[in-house]
Amino acid sequence: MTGSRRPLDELFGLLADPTRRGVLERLVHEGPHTATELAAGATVTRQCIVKHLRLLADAHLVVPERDGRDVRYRATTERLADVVAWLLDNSTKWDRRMHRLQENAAAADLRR
Amino acid sequence: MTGSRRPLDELFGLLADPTRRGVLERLVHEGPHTATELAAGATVTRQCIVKHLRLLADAHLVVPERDGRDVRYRATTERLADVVAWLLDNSTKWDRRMHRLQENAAAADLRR
DNA sequence: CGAATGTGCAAACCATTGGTTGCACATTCA
DNA sequence: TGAATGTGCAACCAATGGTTTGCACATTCG
Repeated sequence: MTGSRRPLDELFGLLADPTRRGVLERLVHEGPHTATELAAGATVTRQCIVKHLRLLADAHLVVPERDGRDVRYRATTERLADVVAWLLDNSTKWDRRMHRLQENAAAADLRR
Repeated sequence: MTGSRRPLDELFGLLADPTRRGVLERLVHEGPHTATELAAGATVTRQCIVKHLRLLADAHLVVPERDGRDVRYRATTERLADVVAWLLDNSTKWDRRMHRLQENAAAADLRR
Protein backbone atom coordinates (compact mmCIF):
# COMPACT_ATOMS: atom_id res chain seq x y z
CA MET A 1 0.00 0.00 0.00
CA THR A 2 2.29 2.67 1.32
CA GLY A 3 5.04 0.96 -0.59
CA SER A 4 7.99 -0.80 1.02
CA ARG A 5 7.43 -1.04 4.74
CA ARG A 6 10.46 -3.13 5.54
CA PRO A 7 12.60 -0.10 6.40
CA LEU A 8 10.01 0.97 8.93
CA ASP A 9 10.05 -2.48 10.53
CA GLU A 10 13.76 -2.14 10.92
CA LEU A 11 13.71 1.37 12.31
CA PHE A 12 10.84 0.89 14.74
CA GLY A 13 12.36 -2.38 15.84
CA LEU A 14 15.70 -0.80 16.53
CA LEU A 15 14.15 2.02 18.50
CA ALA A 16 12.09 -0.42 20.55
CA ASP A 17 15.03 -1.53 22.66
CA PRO A 18 15.87 0.64 25.68
CA THR A 19 19.57 -0.20 25.66
CA ARG A 20 19.78 0.73 22.02
CA ARG A 21 17.78 3.91 22.51
CA GLY A 22 20.03 4.70 25.43
CA VAL A 23 23.12 4.35 23.29
CA LEU A 24 21.57 6.49 20.59
CA GLU A 25 20.61 9.16 23.10
CA ARG A 26 24.11 9.30 24.52
CA LEU A 27 25.63 9.57 21.05
CA VAL A 28 23.17 12.27 20.12
CA HIS A 29 23.54 14.37 23.24
CA GLU A 30 27.17 13.76 24.18
CA GLY A 31 28.61 13.41 20.72
CA PRO A 32 30.65 10.52 19.27
CA HIS A 33 31.79 7.74 21.57
CA THR A 34 33.70 4.51 21.40
CA ALA A 35 32.07 1.19 22.25
CA THR A 36 34.09 0.75 25.42
CA GLU A 37 33.28 4.26 26.57
CA LEU A 38 29.60 3.55 26.12
CA ALA A 39 29.94 0.22 27.90
CA ALA A 40 31.58 1.96 30.85
CA GLY A 41 28.50 4.00 31.65
CA ALA A 42 26.08 1.19 30.89
CA THR A 43 24.89 -1.81 32.89
CA VAL A 44 25.54 -4.25 30.06
CA THR A 45 28.66 -5.72 28.51
CA ARG A 46 30.81 -4.05 25.91
CA GLN A 47 30.04 -6.91 23.52
CA CYS A 48 26.38 -6.21 23.92
CA ILE A 49 26.91 -2.55 23.12
CA VAL A 50 29.01 -3.53 20.14
CA LYS A 51 26.21 -5.71 18.81
CA HIS A 52 23.75 -2.89 19.14
CA LEU A 53 26.13 -0.47 17.51
CA ARG A 54 26.52 -2.82 14.58
CA LEU A 55 22.75 -3.05 14.17
CA LEU A 56 22.42 0.70 14.38
CA ALA A 57 25.21 1.08 11.87
CA ASP A 58 23.56 -1.37 9.46
CA ALA A 59 20.48 0.82 9.58
CA HIS A 60 22.59 3.95 9.13
CA LEU A 61 21.49 5.37 12.44
CA VAL A 62 25.10 5.62 13.53
CA VAL A 63 28.30 5.69 11.54
CA PRO A 64 31.59 4.19 12.75
CA GLU A 65 34.77 6.20 12.32
CA ARG A 66 38.16 4.64 12.87
CA ASP A 67 40.67 6.68 14.81
CA GLY A 68 43.90 4.89 15.44
CA ARG A 69 43.19 1.83 17.50
CA ASP A 70 39.67 2.72 18.49
CA VAL A 71 36.41 3.18 16.63
CA ARG A 72 34.23 6.14 17.39
CA TYR A 73 30.53 6.04 16.60
CA ARG A 74 28.63 9.12 15.52
CA ALA A 75 24.84 9.43 15.45
CA THR A 76 23.05 10.34 12.26
CA THR A 77 19.38 11.15 12.26
CA GLU A 78 18.38 11.29 8.63
CA ARG A 79 16.65 7.93 8.75
CA LEU A 80 14.42 9.08 11.57
CA ALA A 81 12.56 11.35 9.19
CA ASP A 82 10.92 8.30 7.63
CA VAL A 83 9.62 7.25 11.00
CA VAL A 84 8.21 10.67 11.73
CA ALA A 85 6.64 10.69 8.30
CA TRP A 86 4.77 7.46 8.96
CA LEU A 87 3.62 8.65 12.34
CA LEU A 88 2.31 11.92 11.00
CA ASP A 89 0.74 10.12 8.08
CA ASN A 90 -1.24 7.92 10.40
CA SER A 91 -2.39 10.38 12.96
CA THR A 92 -4.65 12.76 11.11
CA LYS A 93 -8.33 13.15 11.78
CA TRP A 94 -8.48 11.65 15.25
CA ASP A 95 -6.13 13.60 17.42
CA ARG A 96 -5.97 17.35 17.48
CA ARG A 97 -2.43 17.62 18.78
CA MET A 98 -1.07 15.31 16.11
CA HIS A 99 -3.07 17.13 13.52
CA ARG A 100 -1.28 20.29 14.47
CA LEU A 101 2.06 18.55 14.15
CA GLN A 102 1.00 17.24 10.77
CA GLU A 103 0.10 20.68 9.49
CA ASN A 104 3.34 22.16 10.65
CA ALA A 105 5.36 19.36 9.17
CA ALA A 106 3.66 19.93 5.84
CA ALA A 107 4.38 23.62 6.11
CA ALA A 108 8.01 22.91 6.83
CA ASP A 109 8.17 20.58 3.89
CA LEU A 110 6.83 23.22 1.55
CA ARG A 111 9.29 25.93 2.43
CA ARG A 112 12.03 23.38 2.07
CA MET B 1 17.50 10.44 32.00
CA THR B 2 14.52 11.47 29.98
CA GLY B 3 12.43 9.84 32.68
CA SER B 4 10.27 6.76 32.19
CA ARG B 5 11.17 5.16 28.91
CA ARG B 6 9.11 2.00 29.31
CA PRO B 7 6.14 3.47 27.46
CA LEU B 8 8.41 4.20 24.52
CA ASP B 9 9.63 0.62 24.50
CA GLU B 10 6.05 -0.51 24.29
CA LEU B 11 5.04 1.91 21.57
CA PHE B 12 8.09 1.44 19.36
CA GLY B 13 7.81 -2.28 19.84
CA LEU B 14 4.20 -2.34 18.78
CA LEU B 15 4.88 -0.26 15.72
CA ALA B 16 7.78 -2.49 14.74
CA ASP B 17 5.58 -5.30 13.51
CA PRO B 18 4.30 -4.99 9.93
CA THR B 19 1.09 -6.92 10.55
CA ARG B 20 0.31 -4.66 13.47
CA ARG B 21 1.16 -1.52 11.56
CA GLY B 22 -0.96 -2.82 8.72
CA VAL B 23 -3.93 -3.25 11.02
CA LEU B 24 -3.42 0.20 12.46
CA GLU B 25 -3.18 1.74 9.01
CA ARG B 26 -6.39 0.11 7.90
CA LEU B 27 -8.20 1.25 11.02
CA VAL B 28 -6.88 4.75 10.60
CA HIS B 29 -7.65 5.14 6.91
CA GLU B 30 -10.78 2.99 6.54
CA GLY B 31 -12.31 3.63 9.93
CA PRO B 32 -13.41 1.09 12.57
CA HIS B 33 -13.34 -2.59 11.69
CA THR B 34 -14.08 -5.90 13.32
CA ALA B 35 -11.38 -8.51 13.82
CA THR B 36 -12.84 -10.87 11.25
CA GLU B 37 -13.16 -8.09 8.71
CA LEU B 38 -9.51 -7.26 9.17
CA ALA B 39 -8.55 -10.91 8.95
CA ALA B 40 -10.44 -11.21 5.65
CA GLY B 41 -8.18 -8.72 3.91
CA ALA B 42 -5.03 -9.98 5.56
CA THR B 43 -2.74 -12.90 4.86
CA VAL B 44 -2.77 -13.93 8.48
CA THR B 45 -5.25 -15.72 10.74
CA ARG B 46 -8.06 -14.03 12.58
CA GLN B 47 -6.60 -15.21 15.88
CA CYS B 48 -3.39 -13.51 15.02
CA ILE B 49 -5.19 -10.28 14.25
CA VAL B 50 -7.10 -10.60 17.50
CA LYS B 51 -3.90 -10.93 19.49
CA HIS B 52 -2.44 -7.88 17.81
CA LEU B 53 -5.63 -5.95 18.44
CA ARG B 54 -5.47 -6.85 22.10
CA LEU B 55 -1.90 -5.62 22.33
CA LEU B 56 -2.81 -2.42 20.55
CA ALA B 57 -5.79 -2.01 22.85
CA ASP B 58 -3.62 -2.53 25.94
CA ALA B 59 -1.43 0.30 24.74
CA HIS B 60 -4.49 2.41 23.98
CA LEU B 61 -3.65 2.63 20.31
CA VAL B 62 -7.04 1.18 19.45
CA VAL B 63 -10.25 0.98 21.45
CA PRO B 64 -12.74 -1.89 21.16
CA GLU B 65 -16.45 -1.09 20.92
CA ARG B 66 -19.07 -3.80 21.26
CA ASP B 67 -21.91 -3.72 18.79
CA GLY B 68 -24.32 -6.61 19.15
CA ARG B 69 -22.43 -9.80 18.55
CA ASP B 70 -19.33 -8.25 17.06
CA VAL B 71 -16.60 -5.99 18.36
CA ARG B 72 -15.48 -3.07 16.29
CA TYR B 73 -12.03 -1.55 16.83
CA ARG B 74 -11.36 2.13 16.42
CA ALA B 75 -7.91 3.69 16.13
CA THR B 76 -6.76 6.37 18.53
CA THR B 77 -3.56 8.25 17.98
CA GLU B 78 -2.99 10.23 21.13
CA ARG B 79 -0.22 7.94 22.31
CA LEU B 80 1.75 8.47 19.12
CA ALA B 81 2.55 11.99 20.22
CA ASP B 82 5.01 10.62 22.77
CA VAL B 83 6.84 8.76 20.05
CA VAL B 84 7.05 11.82 17.86
CA ALA B 85 8.27 13.78 20.85
CA TRP B 86 11.17 11.41 21.43
CA LEU B 87 12.08 11.40 17.78
CA LEU B 88 12.10 15.16 17.56
CA ASP B 89 14.00 15.36 20.82
CA ASN B 90 16.77 13.20 19.45
CA SER B 91 17.19 14.62 16.02
CA THR B 92 18.29 18.16 16.56
CA LYS B 93 21.65 19.50 15.53
CA TRP B 94 22.58 16.87 12.98
CA ASP B 95 19.88 16.88 10.39
CA ARG B 96 18.46 20.03 8.94
CA ARG B 97 15.16 18.56 7.92
CA MET B 98 14.50 17.16 11.36
CA HIS B 99 15.56 20.40 12.90
CA ARG B 100 12.87 22.16 10.92
CA LEU B 101 10.30 19.68 12.15
CA GLN B 102 11.50 20.23 15.68
CA GLU B 103 11.06 23.97 15.47
CA ASN B 104 7.60 23.68 14.05
CA ALA B 105 6.54 21.16 16.64
CA ALA B 106 7.71 23.49 19.35
CA ALA B 107 5.77 26.32 17.76
CA ALA B 108 2.65 24.17 17.61
CA ASP B 109 3.10 23.25 21.23
CA LEU B 110 3.24 26.85 22.26
CA ARG B 111 0.07 27.96 20.61
CA ARG B 112 -1.64 24.95 22.05
C1' DC C 1 -35.17 -24.81 17.20
C1' DG C 2 -31.04 -25.28 14.51
C1' DA C 3 -27.59 -23.54 11.38
C1' DA C 4 -24.46 -19.95 10.67
C1' DT C 5 -21.48 -16.52 11.99
C1' DG C 6 -18.55 -14.27 15.24
C1' DT C 7 -15.87 -13.82 19.56
C1' DG C 8 -12.80 -15.89 23.43
C1' DC C 9 -9.39 -18.91 25.39
C1' DA C 10 -5.32 -21.97 25.49
C1' DA C 11 -1.71 -24.78 24.13
C1' DA C 12 2.06 -25.40 21.08
C1' DC C 13 5.74 -24.23 17.62
C1' DC C 14 9.42 -21.84 15.72
C1' DA C 15 12.40 -17.88 14.82
C1' DT C 16 14.41 -13.93 16.64
C1' DT C 17 17.15 -11.55 19.74
C1' DG C 18 19.15 -9.40 23.86
C1' DG C 19 22.66 -10.79 26.59
C1' DT C 20 26.71 -13.46 28.15
C1' DT C 21 31.49 -15.60 28.17
C1' DG C 22 35.86 -16.69 26.11
C1' DC C 23 39.51 -15.86 23.25
C1' DA C 24 42.25 -14.07 19.29
C1' DC C 25 44.05 -10.06 16.91
C1' DA C 26 45.60 -5.14 16.55
C1' DT C 27 47.62 -1.00 18.31
C1' DT C 28 49.73 1.99 21.44
C1' DC C 29 53.37 3.18 24.69
C1' DA C 30 56.80 2.74 28.54
C1' DT D 1 60.04 -5.97 23.34
C1' DG D 2 56.42 -6.71 26.28
C1' DA D 3 52.47 -5.11 28.91
C1' DA D 4 48.19 -2.73 28.45
C1' DT D 5 44.29 -1.40 26.19
C1' DG D 6 40.92 -1.82 22.62
C1' DT D 7 38.45 -4.14 18.78
C1' DG D 8 36.55 -8.51 16.36
C1' DC D 9 34.54 -13.04 16.12
C1' DA D 10 31.92 -17.22 17.64
C1' DA D 11 29.18 -20.11 20.31
C1' DC D 12 25.68 -20.38 23.59
C1' DC D 13 21.54 -19.48 26.71
C1' DA D 14 17.06 -17.78 28.03
C1' DA D 15 13.27 -15.19 26.96
C1' DT D 16 10.06 -13.08 24.02
C1' DG D 17 6.87 -12.95 20.50
C1' DG D 18 4.45 -13.84 16.13
C1' DT D 19 1.62 -17.35 14.24
C1' DT D 20 -1.14 -21.44 13.91
C1' DT D 21 -4.58 -24.85 15.29
C1' DG D 22 -8.47 -26.50 17.83
C1' DC D 23 -12.38 -25.91 20.35
C1' DA D 24 -15.95 -23.72 23.39
C1' DC D 25 -19.24 -20.04 24.01
C1' DA D 26 -22.39 -16.28 22.41
C1' DT D 27 -25.55 -14.21 19.19
C1' DT D 28 -28.14 -13.62 15.16
C1' DC D 29 -31.46 -15.21 11.72
C1' DG D 30 -34.12 -18.44 8.64
